[in-house]
Amino acid sequence: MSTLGLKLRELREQAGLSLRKAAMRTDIDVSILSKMERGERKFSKELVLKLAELYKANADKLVIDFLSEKVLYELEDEDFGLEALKVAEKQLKYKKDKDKK
Amino acid sequence: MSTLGLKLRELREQAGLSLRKAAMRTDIDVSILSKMERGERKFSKELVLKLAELYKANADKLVIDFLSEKVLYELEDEDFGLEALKVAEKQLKYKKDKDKK
DNA sequence: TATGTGTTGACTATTTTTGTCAAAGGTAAT
DNA sequence: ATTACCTTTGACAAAAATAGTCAACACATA
Repeated sequence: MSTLGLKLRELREQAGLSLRKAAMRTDIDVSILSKMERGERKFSKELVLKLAELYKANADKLVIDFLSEKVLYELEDEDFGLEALKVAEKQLKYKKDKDKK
Repeated sequence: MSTLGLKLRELREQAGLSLRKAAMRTDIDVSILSKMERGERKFSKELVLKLAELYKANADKLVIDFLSEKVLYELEDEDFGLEALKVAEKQLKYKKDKDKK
């Protein structure tokens, strides 16, 4: 289910770190990290950033995944999720344009 | 700021209902409806549906606006909001496709 | 003055999220 | 079989976010 969790688990393994060690290094309880990697709990943005640094991975991409997952969570079981995303996108683009001035 | 709030306020006025009456008919406190219309508090989906019915308005469109606003709220101040939306969209499309089978 | 309008803020209750902890079960090595 | 790791689980408490209640205010108008 959780793409972000899977990715972060793979990155951790590639970095040769155990759950315990990764948890310690990022000041978080092991059990929580375990749950997060398996999608049982949501990541926080701060933790994603910490882990990205620890694993020397691309933080931006991970944050994008994090946000995307957050958004999808809000839309689960919604009939008009896709339409809502499109409206949101339009508004965000408009806002970005306006802010540029 | 709040498009949904503005829309619902306009719809209420077009329906010739006062805040108090609309609130009573939807079983909600007046103060909350007032705040919601002005974007000071978030709408709930249930309330949006109730109001749509009361105002005889297109519920689907209002729900889409509601969801879109919810999503944008999550992404405010995020540098990669737009990118996140695109990723979310892609995944949602994929999921929808898969569920079809 | 009396009635109807919308707004505000203080407060409580409830729900959700987050964090802590102890223990279980697995594997591997010695 | 005990030691030393690993990950997972669940129970619980703390904290934060959300939702709901209520009384009063300011304004307009009949």
